[in-house]
Amino acid sequence: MVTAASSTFLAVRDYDLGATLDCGQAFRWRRLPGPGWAGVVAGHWVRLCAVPGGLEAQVAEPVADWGWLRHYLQVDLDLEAVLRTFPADPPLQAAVAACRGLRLLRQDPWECLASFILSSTKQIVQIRQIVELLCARHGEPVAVPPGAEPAFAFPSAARVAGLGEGELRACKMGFRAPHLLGAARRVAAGELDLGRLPGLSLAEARGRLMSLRGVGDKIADCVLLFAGGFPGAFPVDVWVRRALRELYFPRRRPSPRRLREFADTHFGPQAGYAQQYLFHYMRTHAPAALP
DNA sequence: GCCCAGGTGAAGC
DNA sequence: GCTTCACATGGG
Repeated sequence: MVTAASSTFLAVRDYDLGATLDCGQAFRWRRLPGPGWAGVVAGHWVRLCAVPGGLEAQVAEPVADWGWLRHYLQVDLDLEAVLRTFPADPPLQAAVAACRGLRLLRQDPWECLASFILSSTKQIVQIRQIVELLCARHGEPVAVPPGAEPAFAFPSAARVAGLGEGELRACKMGFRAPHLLGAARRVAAGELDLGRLPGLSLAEARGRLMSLRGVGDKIADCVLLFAGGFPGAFPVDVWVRRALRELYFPRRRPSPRRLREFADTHFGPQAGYAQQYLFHYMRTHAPAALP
């Protein structure tokens, strides 16, 4: 007999909660005035706090099974084993040293796809604003504890598919509105089954996502890395491009193709993890401090 | 005002 | 193949 509870302790080593929730892979976590973070995972309002030896999690309504949260947070992943697969080059080792405990989450594929469709040429703060607006206006309310701010689930593909482009543009997403609408329709109609992506090869899965208008290789790789369980997916955005150029190709002008080839061959089987360390390192450390 | 932002797709060499 | 540009919108 399993007892339902509204809080639990997740034992885990090497988990930098702040870096993980705030490194630009997910957009719905908010730092609370007190300790911890609040967000919505799988339809549950969740509060997370870093505590000695692990994480403390709280939900609004008791649950008997915490598997969904363990999976999302990837607390059972052996981070040391991942880091051991990295090449021993100085730039990457510097990034790892600076960002120890940074983890990749395992997000819901639709939320991840939709969020990154909305991310193109937007700063992370603005992506958060757009996503929050979309959720507040079109997501289902979820239960929150007394005193907490209202919270909403991420609107389903079917829900978004039923909206008009004007309603989406009203969420400040600009030219991305038709891209999101098109993706929602394809997913809601079952033409693109995001749940089946993990069964495909990386190239096949990438191709399926890139058949959506507004989804190129960068956004496709974000979805595959952050939600699809493809550790070899390697999103190349402005920050990572800058990192690769400055750290690995100083005073040269590698073509996009050359950069892509380097990204896909240099970093090993967990290249996507390496990418996130480089990304976070570039964003949180002044360029002058780079090795 | 100007430049840039976790890009993409089309058009031009 | 590579470079340039439009596409909305807001922050610095």
